[in-house]
Amino acid sequence: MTIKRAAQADANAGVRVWKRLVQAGQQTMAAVEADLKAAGLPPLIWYDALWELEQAGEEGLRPFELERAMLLAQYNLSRLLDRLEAAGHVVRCRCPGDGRGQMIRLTDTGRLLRQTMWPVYANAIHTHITVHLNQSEADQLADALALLVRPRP
Amino acid sequence: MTIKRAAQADANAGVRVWKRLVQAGQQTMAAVEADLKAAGLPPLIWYDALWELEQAGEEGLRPFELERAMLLAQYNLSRLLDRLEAAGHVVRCRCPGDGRGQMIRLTDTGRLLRQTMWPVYANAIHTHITVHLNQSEADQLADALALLVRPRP
DNA sequence: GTTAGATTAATGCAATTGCATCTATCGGAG
DNA sequence: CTCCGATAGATGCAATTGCATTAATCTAAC
Repeated sequence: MTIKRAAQADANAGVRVWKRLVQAGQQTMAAVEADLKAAGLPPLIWYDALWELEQAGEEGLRPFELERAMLLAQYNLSRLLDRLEAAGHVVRCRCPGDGRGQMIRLTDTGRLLRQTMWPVYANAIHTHITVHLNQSEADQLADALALLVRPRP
Repeated sequence: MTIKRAAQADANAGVRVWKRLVQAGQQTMAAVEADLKAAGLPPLIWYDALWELEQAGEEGLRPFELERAMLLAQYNLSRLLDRLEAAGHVVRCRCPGDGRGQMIRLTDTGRLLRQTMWPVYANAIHTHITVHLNQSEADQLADALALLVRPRP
């Protein structure tokens, strides 16, 4: 009985974490997206892609690499790249050594867009996350969330 | 300078929290949805709606109440109700006392669906959340996440 | 070097979401 | 009572996402 009660308490704690994780995640995500939109900027996912590409440097990245870095479905990334390319932020280049693939490279416009987005993005994170936590709360929360993040395979 | 460094450390901590919050949120959400789908069940949002309606009891709920409870856009809820109604899990009734509105009520089928979904849902929460945390980690995480959840207006 | 199977990326089509607008009703000011 | 702004909910249309499949190329076994 003691064991059963303990398991029950544990399950309840898990459910509480789940509910708040979902709620906090949705709310903050929505708030950050709203701030970007209010500033006339494209959605977060554009930023993520531009950021990964900027990190990758001159040669760019293969789509499947971006796909993994961004935890995005293949078809989904393919279409995100369509949009980024149409907007001139990215170019698809032939991939030397693999005729199936391509290299995705950031353009100057793309680099500029990322730089333009960052202050707004940073400010949004500040408003919707940072202000609500002191240093030790933030550290604890980050550590605790890390327990839930699946290790990369 | 000390002040500036402290603010910087704080900002970094906020960004770390943000990144992990998004990642943990997305990963666990996707995993839970995948478990439901693998069991041949409808998505989480259906569960949420059915649950709120079950809590509400016989009279049901006004759409705008559900909207607030679920943090869902109006048009979005309207269409979710279309689908739930089409599937027979919900009925839209005339609203006594307000000719603009309606009462949404759960049907027996709807109640049954929620009951069917719960074990799968609970198991998913267990697999993707509970197992990764001990009791005190779970409590701390839940408390820390609560700091980010906006108080209801 | 041929061929079977795996990997990379795109795409047609359906479902969902977002946006703007619309209709109907309500509630209070005059 | 009548009018006006506010509230409840639906809906047309565009953008995005999900699913299944496809085409092209690569790799390794024969």
